[in-house]
Amino acid sequence: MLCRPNWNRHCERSEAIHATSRVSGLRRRCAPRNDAPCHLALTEAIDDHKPMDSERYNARVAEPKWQRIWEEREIFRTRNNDPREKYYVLEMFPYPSGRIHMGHVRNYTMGDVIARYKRARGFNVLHPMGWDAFGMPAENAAWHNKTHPADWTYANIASMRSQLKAMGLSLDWSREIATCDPAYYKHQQRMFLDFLDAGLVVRKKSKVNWDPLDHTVLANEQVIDGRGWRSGALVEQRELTQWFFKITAFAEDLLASLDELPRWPEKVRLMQANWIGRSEGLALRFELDRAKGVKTSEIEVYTTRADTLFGAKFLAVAADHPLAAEIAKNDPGLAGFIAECHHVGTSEAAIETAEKKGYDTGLKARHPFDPDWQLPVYVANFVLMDYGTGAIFGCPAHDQRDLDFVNTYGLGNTPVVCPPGEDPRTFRIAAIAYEGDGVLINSRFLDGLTTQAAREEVARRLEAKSLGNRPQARREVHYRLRDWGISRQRYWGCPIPVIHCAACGVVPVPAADLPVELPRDMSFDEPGNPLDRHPSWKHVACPSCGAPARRETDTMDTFVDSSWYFARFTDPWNDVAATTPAWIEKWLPVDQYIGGIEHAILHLLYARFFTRAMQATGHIGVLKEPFAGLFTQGMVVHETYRSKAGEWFFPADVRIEMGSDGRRAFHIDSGEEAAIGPIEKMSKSKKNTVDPDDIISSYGADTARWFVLSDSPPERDVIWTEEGVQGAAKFVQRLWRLVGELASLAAPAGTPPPTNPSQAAMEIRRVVHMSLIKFEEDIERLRFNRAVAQVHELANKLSVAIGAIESETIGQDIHAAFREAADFLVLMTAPMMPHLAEECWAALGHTGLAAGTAWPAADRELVVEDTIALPVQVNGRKRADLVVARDAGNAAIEAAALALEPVRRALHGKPVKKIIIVPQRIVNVVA
RNA sequence: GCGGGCGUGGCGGAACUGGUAGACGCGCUGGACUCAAAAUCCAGUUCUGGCGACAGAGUGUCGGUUCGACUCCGACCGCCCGCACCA
Repeated sequence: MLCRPNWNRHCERSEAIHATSRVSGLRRRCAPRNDAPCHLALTEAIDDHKPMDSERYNARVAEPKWQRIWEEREIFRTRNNDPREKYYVLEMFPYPSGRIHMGHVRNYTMGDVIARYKRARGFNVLHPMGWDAFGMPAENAAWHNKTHPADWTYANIASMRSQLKAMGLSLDWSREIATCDPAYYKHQQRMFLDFLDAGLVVRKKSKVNWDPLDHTVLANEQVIDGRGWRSGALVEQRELTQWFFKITAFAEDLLASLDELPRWPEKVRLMQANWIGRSEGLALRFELDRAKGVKTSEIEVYTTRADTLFGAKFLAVAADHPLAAEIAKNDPGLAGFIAECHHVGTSEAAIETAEKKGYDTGLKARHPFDPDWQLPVYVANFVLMDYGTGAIFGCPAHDQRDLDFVNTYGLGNTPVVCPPGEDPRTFRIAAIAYEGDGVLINSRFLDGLTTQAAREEVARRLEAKSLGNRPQARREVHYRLRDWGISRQRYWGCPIPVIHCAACGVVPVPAADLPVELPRDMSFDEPGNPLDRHPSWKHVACPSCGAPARRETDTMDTFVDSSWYFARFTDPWNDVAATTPAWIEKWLPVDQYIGGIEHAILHLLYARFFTRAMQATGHIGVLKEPFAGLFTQGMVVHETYRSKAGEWFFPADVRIEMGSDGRRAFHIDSGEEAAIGPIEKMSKSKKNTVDPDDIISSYGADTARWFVLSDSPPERDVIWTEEGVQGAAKFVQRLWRLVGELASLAAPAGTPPPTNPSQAAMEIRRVVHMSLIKFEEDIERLRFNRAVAQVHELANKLSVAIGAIESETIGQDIHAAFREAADFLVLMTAPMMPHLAEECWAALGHTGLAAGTAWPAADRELVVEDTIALPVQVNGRKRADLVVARDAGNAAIEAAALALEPVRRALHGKPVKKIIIVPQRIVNVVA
């Protein structure tokens, strides 16, 4: 015995103290355990591959041991030429922030369960890991700590890698990639140039959030209340020439193909569909009456409501519309109004409260169906330049924004669509526009038509009518989706491989010169783009004419890096090309992708774009969709603790007490009572974090894995509680004891199931096989919480079976049944608690690894019972159970049901009207 | 505003395509073991009434369909998420 009872006792105490005294890597008050017994146990067990001979499972000894054995035997290494059917399971790779958090634990545990399960079922499983290693935090760290982003990033990768290894994940580490490695990003640069060739990359002007103090572009989320997050300066809108991926070229396909993703959450497909935002409408030109020296002779508007054309009261163009600029040249009032529009923030709050304002240009537009009908032309703050044509016609009766606008400027409204059930003679619009369908009124030749038919009629007539030499209108499909701007004025990103030459323009970096590597010698003590300030890096000769030229100093958005990493995993060793056709063909699409819902739109849409662009440029064969199955897991949340002074406390620094008035929290050091706050996403600011390292070192990885799979459905948030973790830890011990008991009753390893079992042995087999069948269903459908419950239930039933059997004499059939039960139980838990399973597997006398053992075969015939218990209802309320032969006829069931005493009582002597029998399910007596 | 989702014990949650509501876990109560505690094991735990067998009520609220509704339909209340001046 390595662990004696009194040593165990000691350890439990110390473990409990340990668990509550841990802090997220910031400080550790509790001295490391250096008591002799633990160390003795540690060294002995590691040197000895025999199972631990103990009443108590010691995760701290077992976990490193099995991790080492898995690594030595390379059992998780995946070979591309393995002939078995493939299965590719992938979790969204992490940003190397420094330490893993509980969200990672949950995400990677789920993926690992699937990987281990599929491997046991005979698939050739690809389960790789890498690092989304470019990004701003590295640059911020450089700025704050004077460390180089590369050093900071690689140090973080090293520590997070060892953390992930401590979780016992069945990953193929030989395929590890980091996006900041030139060996990775050189292929990305090559693809950028291929996309450029194919017309999928364009350069155009675009508005950005500009921080005038830091001289840098800010992402929207870096603008807080209109100010730069770091400098606090008021952010300006600036136009910069930037690089764009033409994601809009695939808008239609990206939308339509969502229907071919049945294994994606409906919610995500819907979000993407909304984001792409397809609308069908009419691009329609209005003729302008020339005035004020304006040369423009027409305005093109886009509308989805051509049916409301006779309700038009005005036209409006965006402040950035060319026409507005043209008029403003000679109209200082308008110039002032346009400037005012530019000052209004783009934040949600600003839009919400912004009044609808306009400036009357004095221009008049002619109604397409009536040259004498003149509509005033406004410049309006609510018209967006980057949707449609940047110009609209306003129909106030049937558009709320237009109505708000006319109510300010007194233009009035005419209803032209009468809602169903309204009287057209009395129907009026006041403060609320009617935006639904109906029948046309006040609309000349459209009167009486439905809105649908009226749209069609207007389109038909205006397509036939000409203005200038062209039809006055054409049907158009518009998308909300914009091209993807990828230019970032940052150092720590993939350099955009082009050179700007005064004579030749934009010149791609020749393939032979790739990669364009980031310079190492950098200073980060000034704001702005460090690459731009580097003394020599950007000065190069033009590859085309040899004249002095300037290297592009913008780097790519980090979303580019993560848009194709899943493809790189299929052959990360290919030095000459991003992908190898045969292995792309073999491995893609990813069968199961798992990650957070926060990536529902951008990352997943960009990856879908990339597979299409890669296909167009020959990097991918016929594939279009990268992820056949997608699962979005919930967050790990925790309650918050706060002192009276408003100071947050880490859960590890808080002691919970159960009082008569419920749970109360006390700060351990000061004894001060802390208010228990709402359960929220774990965050550093509220200190409601639990460090996976602490959990793994005090309870073990298996406990952490088991806990994050338990209780909550995987797509929902899981609440981290100390009680819950302890429950998981207890179950680890319980399973270890149970397997020990089963081992003492089981026939030797390798004994087949009993051929002619007694009733008792049969019952054990039935329970075990039934559990296995349900467990498989749950895992296949990613219902891990139910799978966990299934294991609990099986453990309970086997405990009962052991208790029931002990007093009797045990036959060989019982021994054989327990052998099967023990083996099945351990193999079922192996995907979730792999270390414990190995230890149990060895304790059961097996010489191989549980991780290398085929999944047990469930016998569906076995679970079919001869007799079944049918619930019997009277008028829909359950009154009794009826035990009948499985194949009993309806007449026999009816008679037996009516003979039941509780049924007779419930009938109160009333005559039976009819009896409904649903075979194998239920009997309902209607009286 | 638009789009989507969800409301079940003290808590997290189960309940397959309409068929025994509350699996499983946490917590709690009682008991066994112990000098004692921890751990472990056993029993109980939706609510109301009853010592009890049992009876009644019960899945946010109200109504409907059905032999039968957590599940389907309608209205309402509450919470959550996404998008947001997209013409």
